[in-house]
Amino acid sequence: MDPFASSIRAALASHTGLDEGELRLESPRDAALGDYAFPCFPLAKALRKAPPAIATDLATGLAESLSGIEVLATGPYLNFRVERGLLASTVIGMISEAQQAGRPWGASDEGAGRTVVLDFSSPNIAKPMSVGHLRSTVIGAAIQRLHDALGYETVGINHIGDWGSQFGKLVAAVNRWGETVELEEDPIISLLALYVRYHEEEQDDPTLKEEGRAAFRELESGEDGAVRAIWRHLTELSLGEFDKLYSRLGVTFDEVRGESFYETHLEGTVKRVETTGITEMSEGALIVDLSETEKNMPPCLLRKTDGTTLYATRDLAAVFHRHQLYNFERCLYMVGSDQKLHFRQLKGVLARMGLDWEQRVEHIAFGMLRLPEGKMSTRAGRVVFLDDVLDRAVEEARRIIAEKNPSLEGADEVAEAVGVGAVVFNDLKRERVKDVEFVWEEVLSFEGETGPYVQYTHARLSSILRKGAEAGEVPSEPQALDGALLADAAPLLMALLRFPDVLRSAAAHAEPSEVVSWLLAFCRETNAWYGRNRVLGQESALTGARLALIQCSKLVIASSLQLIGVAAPEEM
RNA sequence: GCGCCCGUAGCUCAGCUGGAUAGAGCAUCAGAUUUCUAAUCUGAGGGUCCCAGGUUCAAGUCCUGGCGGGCGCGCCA
Repeated sequence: MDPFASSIRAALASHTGLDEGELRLESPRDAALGDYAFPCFPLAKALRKAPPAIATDLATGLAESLSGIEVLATGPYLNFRVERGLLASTVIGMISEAQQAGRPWGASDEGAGRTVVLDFSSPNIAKPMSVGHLRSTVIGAAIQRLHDALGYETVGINHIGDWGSQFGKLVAAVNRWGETVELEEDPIISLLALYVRYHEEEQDDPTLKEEGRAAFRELESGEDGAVRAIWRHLTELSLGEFDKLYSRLGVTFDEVRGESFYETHLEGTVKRVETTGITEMSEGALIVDLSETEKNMPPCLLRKTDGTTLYATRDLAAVFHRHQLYNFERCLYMVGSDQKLHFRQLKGVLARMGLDWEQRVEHIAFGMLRLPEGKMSTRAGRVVFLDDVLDRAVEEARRIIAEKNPSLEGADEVAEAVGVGAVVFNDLKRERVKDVEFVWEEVLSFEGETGPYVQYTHARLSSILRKGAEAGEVPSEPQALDGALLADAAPLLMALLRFPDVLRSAAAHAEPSEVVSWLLAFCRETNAWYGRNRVLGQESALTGARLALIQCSKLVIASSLQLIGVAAPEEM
């Protein structure tokens, strides 16, 4: 992918006798030193020479086998500097070529023939989506797109929480007070109100409690009667509401399959585990002991004392089903880190069953979202609804547009793109594992390391290209490009060159923030560069060369934004 | 009590498989617009990389032990 790194590696390998695989090529601390660096310390022992001497000795030999790449010994390091014209024409050439092939820069088919299953978002029916659900949704969608770009077959699954005793309660509440709320108008809020009311009145009303239990019994029995009809209706109402959010976020799923789907698989699942002989009865429950798998790991419960199954049983059923259906290379669960134990237990059971594909099941955990006033809690009223966050962000975007660019056409659409983009970007920008505190001020900030900053950079580049086209100034064709004219853009070109590795690494680590970090650094460089260099109206070869760079940069920014699920407006 | 995760500038965070003088954004201060969108850019100040040992030619990065915070720990999901 990076022809310069490849030839440097090859040259180093032949001159040192080291394996190309064990050669560590890095970037110099200071870009002025060169584009690639090779520390000579590891060779010192074998060669019985001081690293600076090794560097000096190697430099001359390497210089002969490398064309277009300057070799400099700087202390114990060998630094390599690609000839500026060559760098520019190579990078711009490769990106243009990818573009013409209709393939974004960094995309490949290396995952062809392999399937990645992703379980993400997975909200609970009848509950509003809070900002807390945003993380799983946007992280999962981004990781899916990263794998798509690498040619994997991907299956995004929304594993809806539509089962459990709370649905019996909900049905009972609907039966009692369903008439009193605007179920069809605003389903989720109404359902939440019913749920809260049920809990308030439950204590003093044993009949109500019994109605709830009875309803869930009927649900579980599989009887297709009145209760099931209500449950199905509630599910549809909720899914309809969720879809509005998903479409705002640009998220789609290949499968929407509730937990209820696995009801009929549960018996078989328990049997399958039992036949491997790893189950035992403990305190009346059916468990799998995992204390040998990992020290102090609590057992996994498959069946309660009363014979009913649990979350873990349903997740086992689901993973068996997915494995059978897709024979996945990876099966990723985008679920908060508070459920780490659950997934370790799940994998523990698979391991004890002797299933070697256990290692392909990964819990892609992410940090918890907290409010400044404490942990989020629907009951305590400490929640921030996702809809409200998006609305406020869009409103803020609209306000800024009115202030800075009042004549903008399609301002409403742009405001939606910028507001929603800011929220999504903000959620993806830090490492997954980090806990985040929800602070309105940060979410509504559009300056600095934010989504709108990247979108703005993209819009500026678009604007230059557009104005150039109006004046008849167009990017130079790669073959005709005088790369030497872009000598001062070397940091940008190197960043572009590195992007495919960033994409690959982000997918492998299931870490969208790697793409975000790259984007922020690249936009910073880009903004600084065009601030120093005027593009339009220069001598035609210079304008052409600069436009070619701008064109590539714009394309890569746009496709990176697409990967993380953020829109890239042409103007803002 | 036990297990897992996190700890880098006042705040929020980067820091690639250990490598050269630890970098950004926000906030603060000082600047930049007759010309491609100032949601931008330039500059300044700001560091015991939680602490203590250890491994290594080399540790923010790896190991051990502490401290601080988060999460979890059998019949919820």
